[in-house]
Amino acid sequence: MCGRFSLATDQTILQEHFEFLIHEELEFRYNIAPSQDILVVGSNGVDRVGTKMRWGLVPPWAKDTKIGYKMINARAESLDEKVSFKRPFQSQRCLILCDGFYEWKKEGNMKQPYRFMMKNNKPFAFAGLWERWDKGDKPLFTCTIITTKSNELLEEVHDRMPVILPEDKYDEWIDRNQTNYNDLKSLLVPYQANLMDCYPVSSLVNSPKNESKECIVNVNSL
DNA sequence: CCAGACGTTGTT
DNA sequence: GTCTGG
DNA sequence: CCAGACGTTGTT
DNA sequence: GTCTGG
Repeated sequence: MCGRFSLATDQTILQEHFEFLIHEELEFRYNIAPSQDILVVGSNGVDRVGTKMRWGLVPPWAKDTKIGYKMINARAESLDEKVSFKRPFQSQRCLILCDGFYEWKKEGNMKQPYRFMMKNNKPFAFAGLWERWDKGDKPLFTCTIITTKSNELLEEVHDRMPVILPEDKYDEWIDRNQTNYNDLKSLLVPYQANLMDCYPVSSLVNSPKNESKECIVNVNSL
């Protein structure tokens, strides 16, 4: 699954890679946790546009936002069946930008965190969905990360992994005119394991309070 | 029709 | 709001 | 995901 | 154990 990640890449590099417009300042994040604002890229019909949204999807009918804590991931296999995800899947798809994500592996009594990233160290995109909630003082935009079964690399740690989209699928995924949902679902597959890598990191990352660069350091190389 | 749920993961 | 279950 | 809280009343 | 908060 995916419950923690990083985005500590220069904004200029992100904009070169993802080619999106944005009207906000981005900051380096080493330990992003659910309920926090994350960088989402969608389409306005012409351009790709980046905005920040709260991680943890809150459906429009929810009385309060607590439900968002449980909606940080959405299973790819059942997107079009689940009431809360069906509409977002049909019309509110987005990219969620990232440059590494954390998974915890049980090793005896210990839980060892690992960071997964691309071998080429480039930023990448999770397949995501967003939603708008209007029962508060002002509109609240929230989002979720889609998961699928793990590839050979992730399998060592978990049986689920976030869906990572290849560059050449970005536009199809966020295209509001794409209504071939079978085609869209065919994008939601495990990412090629041989393009990815991982390494153990400090248990500093366990606490969302720790937001230092140490979170992304390979403890084997210390 | 109305009532009640609406979610994922991991662990037992 | 919308879907499933009864 | 992990960490940390988990409660009410009445009095100061 | 289960929920909320980050």
